[in-house]
Order: sequence, then C-alpha cells, then structure tokens
Amino acid sequence: MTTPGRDVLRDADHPIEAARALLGATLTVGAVRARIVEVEAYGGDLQGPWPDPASHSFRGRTPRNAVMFGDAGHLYVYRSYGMHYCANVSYGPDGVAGGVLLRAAEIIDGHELVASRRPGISRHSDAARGPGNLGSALGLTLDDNGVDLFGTHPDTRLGLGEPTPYRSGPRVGIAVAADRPWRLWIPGSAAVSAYRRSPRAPAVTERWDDRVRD
DNA sequence: TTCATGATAAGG
DNA sequence: CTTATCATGAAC
Repeated sequence: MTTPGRDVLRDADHPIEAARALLGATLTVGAVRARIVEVEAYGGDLQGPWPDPASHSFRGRTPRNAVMFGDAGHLYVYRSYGMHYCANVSYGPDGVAGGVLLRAAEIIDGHELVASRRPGISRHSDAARGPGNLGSALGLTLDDNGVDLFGTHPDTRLGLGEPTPYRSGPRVGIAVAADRPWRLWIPGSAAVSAYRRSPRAPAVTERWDDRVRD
C-alpha cells in the first residue's frame, strides 16, 4: 500500500532525509500521542546504499532486524541492555535496510497514562527523554515490532508534518562510526537528551558543523 | 564510573 | 552450548 507519509520515508535518498521527516512528527500509540524531537539515522548493510557499521542491520538480515529490511514506515522495536525497549521507524524501499531511532519526544496527549508508566518524573519533558524512556512512556514492547505506522492499525500511527529547523551532531553511545553527524534534534526542546559519547569510541576524528539547518 | 539484566548472534 | 556484546538509564 502507498500512503503520502510512507512515500517520504520510502523514497529518502539519504538517512538524514528520513531522519528529517521524522523530526517534529507525531507518534500515536494507544492513548498517548507524542511529538518527536530527537532522532538518530542508521543505515544498512554493504549491499545497500548506506552501509553503516553502527546499524543493527550492518551484518545482514536476521530475525531481529528483519523489519529494517522491509518496507518503509514500520516500527522496529528491540530490547536494549536487557531492560529497555527502543523504537525505530524503517525507511527505504522494501529489501533495503534503514531505520531511524526515536530518541526523545514531548508528550502531547495521555499525560496521565504516561505518568503511571514513569513514576517519579517531575518534569513533563523528562517522560520520553532518551530512547529507553520514550519506549517506556509509550508502553512499547516487542509486540509492537513490525507494526505498520501507516496501515490499518487503529492504535499505532505516525503523522508527518512540515520539516522543522534542526541541529545535528554525532550519534550517542556507539563505538563505531561514532562521528557521523546523524543525530538530529529540534533546538530548544527540553525533552532532547544529553549527548554522551561511548567510552569505547575512538577519540574524535572529525569535525562536524552543528549550525541550525532547515 | 558502575551495574542491572537478557536477547542476540557468532563461534566451538 | 558458550559467551561477548550491547543504538540505556539511574545511581553513586
């Protein structure tokens, strides 16, 4: 099936383009709706157009990463460090691996439910700040892996909006390809997580330009 | 800086 | 089967 929103992700010429489309988009999961304010683009394997050693799909298709190889606009949910659920949106055509990690969001609707899932949060902006927290706030589990965000699923949907100005910088927590500035965020949002370089990553080798873009 | 905690994938 | 490796978060 082809929907306007899905086409933007499917036809992306570069991971950054897919990431841009997701920035500022709204993700609805059940009673909770959130505005995505921070994402990270991940590429695919050596066969594809965007080889990315930091991507789960870099070593080829496996049961876990299969959704990344599928059509655009599907949720790829994985368990991180045995205790968090992190969510990606697949991009690129069917057969080509690509995914954008959703790193942070502002809660728009469903504050009460989010509060029950994230006890002890004092600031609203902390509820979905960081990819593990985002998964927790939205109540994501492995059951959500593969869900079509533009399909008939009544509860889990993605709403793409107009492109917003953004800033970019290196990705968080990865040991390889650590300096690709494929992390994008909306400047000024309190929900954007802090940058933390992996201790396993080599010393900085590149300089990136972090001016605001549009 | 440390560790909690378990799925995953690669290797024997 | 065994084991190294995490796209993390929170506490210390």
